[in-house]
Amino acid sequence: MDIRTLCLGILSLGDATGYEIKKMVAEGSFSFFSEASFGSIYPALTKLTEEGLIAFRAESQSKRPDKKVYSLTSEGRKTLEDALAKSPGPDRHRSEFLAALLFAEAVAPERTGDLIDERLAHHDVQIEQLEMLLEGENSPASRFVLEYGLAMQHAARRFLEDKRNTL
Amino acid sequence: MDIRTLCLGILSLGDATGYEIKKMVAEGSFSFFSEASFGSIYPALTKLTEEGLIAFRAESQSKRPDKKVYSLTSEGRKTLEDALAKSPGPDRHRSEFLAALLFAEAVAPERTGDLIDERLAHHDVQIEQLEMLLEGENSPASRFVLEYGLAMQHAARRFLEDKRNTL
DNA sequence: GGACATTGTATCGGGATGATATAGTATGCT
DNA sequence: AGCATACTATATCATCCCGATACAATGTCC
Repeated sequence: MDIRTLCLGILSLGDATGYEIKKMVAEGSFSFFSEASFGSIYPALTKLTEEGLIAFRAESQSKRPDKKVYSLTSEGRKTLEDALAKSPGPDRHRSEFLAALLFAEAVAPERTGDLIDERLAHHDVQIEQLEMLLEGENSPASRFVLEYGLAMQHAARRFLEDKRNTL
Repeated sequence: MDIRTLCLGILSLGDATGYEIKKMVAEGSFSFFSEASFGSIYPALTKLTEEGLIAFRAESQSKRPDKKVYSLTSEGRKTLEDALAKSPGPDRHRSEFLAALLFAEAVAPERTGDLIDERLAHHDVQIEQLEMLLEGENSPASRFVLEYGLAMQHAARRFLEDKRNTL
C-alpha cells in the first residue's frame, strides 16, 4: 500500500484537502495502519491529478490561499478497485519498546522492569483514546478497525502484566 | 530506533557480519519489531566504524572476498546504553489488510469476506512459524519477544473469527 | 547439466520522513 | 491589552531508507 493508493482510498470515502488527509492519517482510525507526511502526500496528490485519477476544485477563502478539495475520478475509482483486488501485503510492525527490551537484557538488565511499567501505562492511555474515538464513530468499517486496535491493545497489556514477574 | 542503534543493539548480543545482521532482521525474533535492507545496513556499519563505535576484523576466506566481522567498542556500548536510557518511541504499525478492509466497504464490499478468510489462513501460518522459532530459542529475552508475537497473532485471529459474521 | 539457493559486500534510483517556511486566524493565558 | 500557542493550508528540502541489482564463488536440488 503506497501513499498513492492510500490517497485514492481515503478519497473514495469522501472529498478532502491534502491537509485533511494528513489529519486523518495522523489521528482517527487511519492512524492504526498507516502513516504519511506532507512531504509524501502533496507530491502524490499532484501526480495523481496529472494522471487523471483524481481532480480538484479550488475553493477560495477570504485572506487565505485557495483550498484544493480533491475528489476521485471514475478512472481513479477503477485503479483503486484493481489495487484492492490483489491480496494485501504483510503487516509491518516496528517497536522500539521490544527492541529496547531485547537489548536491555545485555546492556542494562535493571532497566527492563521500568520499560514494562512505562509500557503498561502507555497501553492504558491508548485504550482510553480508542474508546473515545469509538464513541463518535458510526461507519461499520471504521468501528471494525478501531475495535481491532482495542483488541490488540488489551492483548498486549494482558501479556505484559502476566509476564512481568516471569522475566 | 534508527538503523544505527539497531546495529549497535544487535552487535551487543554478539559479533556479526553485515550479512548476518540482515539475516537476523529478516528472520528470527528481530523480524517482529524491525526491518532493514542491505542499502541501509552497510552504510550504517561504515559510518559507525568511522565514528569508532564499532570495529571490524577482516577474516579471509578461500576464494571469496574477506568477511568483515564487526564488534562493539566500549564507546559504542556507552552510546547504546545512552540510547536505551531514553524511553522508547511509539510502535508503528502498517497494515495493508486493514486499509483494504476499510476501503473495500466503499468500493467492493463483496470482497471483505475473502479478505478476512485469507487473513485467518495467514495468521495460522505465522503462528506455526513462531512456535517453530520458539522451540529452538533459549535466550529469555528472545523467548519473551517471540511469545509476545504469538500472543498478538492469537489475539488478532480470535478477533477476526469472532467478528467475521458481524460485518 | 541447468536452475536455484546461499554467503558476502556493495551501489543506485526512487521514494518517504521530518523539519522547516509562509501566512493569516483564533484561542487562551496572565 | 499583549503575548504565545495552536489551527488551517500549501509547499519544499536534506537526509535517510527501501528494493532492486551487480558481482562472485559454492552448494544443492531436480
